[in-house]
Amino acid sequence: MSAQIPVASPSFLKCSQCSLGKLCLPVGLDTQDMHRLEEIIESAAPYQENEAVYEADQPFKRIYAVKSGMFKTQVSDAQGNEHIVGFHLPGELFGLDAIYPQKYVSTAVALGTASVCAINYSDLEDLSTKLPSLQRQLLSLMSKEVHTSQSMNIDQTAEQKLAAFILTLSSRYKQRGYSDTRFNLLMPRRDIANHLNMAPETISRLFKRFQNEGLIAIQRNDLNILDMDRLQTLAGCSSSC
Amino acid sequence: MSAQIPVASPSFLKCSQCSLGKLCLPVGLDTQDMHRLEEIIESAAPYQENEAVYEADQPFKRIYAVKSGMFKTQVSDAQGNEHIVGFHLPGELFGLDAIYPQKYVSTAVALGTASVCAINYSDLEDLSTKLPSLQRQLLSLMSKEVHTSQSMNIDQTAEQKLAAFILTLSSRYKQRGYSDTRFNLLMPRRDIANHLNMAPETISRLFKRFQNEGLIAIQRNDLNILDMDRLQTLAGCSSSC
DNA sequence: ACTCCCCCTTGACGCAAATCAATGCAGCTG
DNA sequence: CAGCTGCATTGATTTGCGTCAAGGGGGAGT
Repeated sequence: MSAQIPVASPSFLKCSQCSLGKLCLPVGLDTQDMHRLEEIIESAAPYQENEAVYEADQPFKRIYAVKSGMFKTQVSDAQGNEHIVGFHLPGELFGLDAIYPQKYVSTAVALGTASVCAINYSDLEDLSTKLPSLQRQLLSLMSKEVHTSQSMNIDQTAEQKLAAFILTLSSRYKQRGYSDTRFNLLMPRRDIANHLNMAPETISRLFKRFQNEGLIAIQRNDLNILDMDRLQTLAGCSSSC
Repeated sequence: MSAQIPVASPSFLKCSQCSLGKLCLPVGLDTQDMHRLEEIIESAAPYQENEAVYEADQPFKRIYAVKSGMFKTQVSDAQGNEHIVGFHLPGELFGLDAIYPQKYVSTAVALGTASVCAINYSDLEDLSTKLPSLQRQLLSLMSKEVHTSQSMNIDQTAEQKLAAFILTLSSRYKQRGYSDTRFNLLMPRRDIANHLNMAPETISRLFKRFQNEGLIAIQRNDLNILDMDRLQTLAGCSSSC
């Protein structure tokens, strides 16, 4: 009855047994190539809430794929303000922005218990020259990342931004086989606000308004989308259609 | 105004003779490998002001490197509003955001007379598996693009955004061997405003204020940076230090 | 040189959302 | 279970910047 939180592929699972393979790095690889990818993937113990995978300015060694739970990546500006760049669901990669500067530019933190596959980037580069499909998928995922960031930049009202945020989460949950109409917001309001460049008070007021207008039902972190169509209209469809 | 099919130009400048090689795709390639890259680069006649290189929704075939002049890329949202995603200087690539969706998501337009190297992406993928240095540089440039897009998302005042914009241009001109303290703004105020999600009036007022405070001198499009340090302080150094 | 047009500038005003401030509420801990 | 702590909500107020409106140039064409 309560909303589902995406849960694990257990940490011992290889790519070939992982349900996320159709979203993640192995897309397009045959069984044999997938085994070669598995060989360079490092398993890791799950992270606890607020535990960091890496921190800004540390030397870049690995990129990460979310195996279970959720992570956020945040940068801090010159005045020391933190900005949350993104939230990362199972099957999504993070750490890609560290390739160019060769050091992490963000800090990656677990929202609740969560786990990753860690991939040595140098090994991944080498393997990518041998497996064209892997290279293609890597470039494709980076391109997607560019596009995602760019679409965050378009000028929207607070209302549009929050509606689009909800819809983005919805569609990403759906891709992963979870309900696209009911899910838990794993991050606090403050983090949503920060990510969308808004005040937490505004988030609160908008959630209430959406609820009053029958678009959603929300209590605490349990979000229920009641009218997807109107929500999409409201969002200007910028993120999910 | 419609997309132009590149035509062979007699004055085609090869990568090995191009002064932009140290910024562009050939970074890290030896002479022999650079020649292999040259083989897949298509030459094109210069574009005229406001002429489009490609338009949104066209099928993705090529990525582009700016050879001379400047281009802007713009997307249009669900309400039909145009948003300028970026300005592209010589040695910079554009069209990378089309890799994932396999169609262009933006329209690329020349600001004044400008020219490109067009690179068939499928050929580039193939060549990248054979030339590890090329693969590395391609991934590195995509990573840089991710970072650039992300840093546009941090919450800043209009003042900070404009200061950061000026400094970004300054540092990119410097990298290319031009003055970092005096250069022409090749785009109209309206385009700067659009790119930064501001009203043109605000741009105008801020330029005036920066001038009154002795940070810059500007008349028409001729911009002179008088106090780089204070400008960086103002910008929160988010884009250039 | 005159005029048209486009862009830029300048000023007045209004609004969306930030900020400030206070209260409510849930989960811990002892 | 009482008290503490941190997050969320709600209301009052402020403000940065967008919008509206009205002038100024500068360049292109006649």
